[in-house]
Amino acid sequence: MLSEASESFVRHFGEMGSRWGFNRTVGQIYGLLVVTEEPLNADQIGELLSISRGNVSMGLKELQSWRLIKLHHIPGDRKEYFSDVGDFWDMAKTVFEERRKRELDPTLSLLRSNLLREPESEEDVYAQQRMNELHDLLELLNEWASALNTLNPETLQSLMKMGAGISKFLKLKSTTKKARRPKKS
Amino acid sequence: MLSEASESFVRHFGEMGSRWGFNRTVGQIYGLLVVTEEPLNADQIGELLSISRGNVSMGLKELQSWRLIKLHHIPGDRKEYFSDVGDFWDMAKTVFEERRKRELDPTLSLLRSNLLREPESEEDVYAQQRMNELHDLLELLNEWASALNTLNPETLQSLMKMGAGISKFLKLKSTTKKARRPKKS
DNA sequence: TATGATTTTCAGTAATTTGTGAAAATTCAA
DNA sequence: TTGAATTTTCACAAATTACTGAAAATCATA
Repeated sequence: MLSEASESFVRHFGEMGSRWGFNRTVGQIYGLLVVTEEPLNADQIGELLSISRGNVSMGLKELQSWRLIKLHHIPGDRKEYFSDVGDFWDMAKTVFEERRKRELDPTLSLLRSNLLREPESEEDVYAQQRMNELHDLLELLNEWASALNTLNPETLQSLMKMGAGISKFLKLKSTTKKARRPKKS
Repeated sequence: MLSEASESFVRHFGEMGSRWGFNRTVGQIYGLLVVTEEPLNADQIGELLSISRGNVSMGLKELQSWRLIKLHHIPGDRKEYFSDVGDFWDMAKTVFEERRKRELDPTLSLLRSNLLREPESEEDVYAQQRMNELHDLLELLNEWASALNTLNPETLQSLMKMGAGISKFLKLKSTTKKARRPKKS
């Protein structure tokens, strides 16, 4: 039985699930594991969330594919127990990286192959220009995203704590660059 | 009539649409406007994509709510013509900001209200700890995201071009900080 | 390797989301 | 104003996605 607060948290995760890239059940299961200290088995999860055994199994599989949950074994018990990975930083990085793969990579590869074609008409030339622009942007975003993922939580956190300050720093940096080689382009 | 390359680009945007937070039609309309130089009216869009007039109207409304397209008027023509905003940097920032709002804000506000409750049990104490942790992380991400959005494309681009280099810079920065006030925490 | 416990799969169904098209609302020129 | 051109709305239909539950597969141990 869940407390009122946990209950609303779990329900919310279910509703947000689709916005984060998975379905209601998956969101609820994850939310449940987040607020529950002890690992739970599939029956307990199904019971607490009132969902079918099969659905729990699929949800757990999905969460494992996102690497958001861990599997435990309890001595003398054949059931499998699950808990969340614990560190929200890891969780956020994982979700971020997974979404980068799903949302950027396919488009990048489509653009690459489209850019190899010979333009067939005037309009095609324009279309290719745009695809080229988009390709460059996505490639940049991709690099940036991977760079973020190599940072450890503390570094990332300290960077984030700089907050709006980063803007100032960057303006400085780019000004410096320009000053050093003003005729470059 | 669309060229082969544009056609596949538009179809791809339709398929990716749902991953980016909107539906197939909306993705296709946006893709079409991206590769088409001249603004198009609703009839032309429906024609080119073989979708109903009503659906075009809804899609355009949605794209306007994301601020991804512009409205034009052609003298002597009562129809409304649409084009994409042109700059992919603007587009990416807009999508990013819109998604931040939809994906982070609701959770933050739920967490805030849940953290005001009095824990009712031992388990509740644990649940609140976790919600608190998550709250702090999301708040940080939120700040970071807003900071990004204040940057202009050039600055952001130069930051991105630093690529993996940023990691090194940050490690340096945090080391410096620690060295300066080692007993702080 | 046989058995019971447990998990996974998947066909069928339910729920949700998306798309259609005709009717209603709006807009603008005369 | 009127009415034709245009856009928007929305009830219904189609398509997609999620869920159930029973059967099949897997697993552990005796």
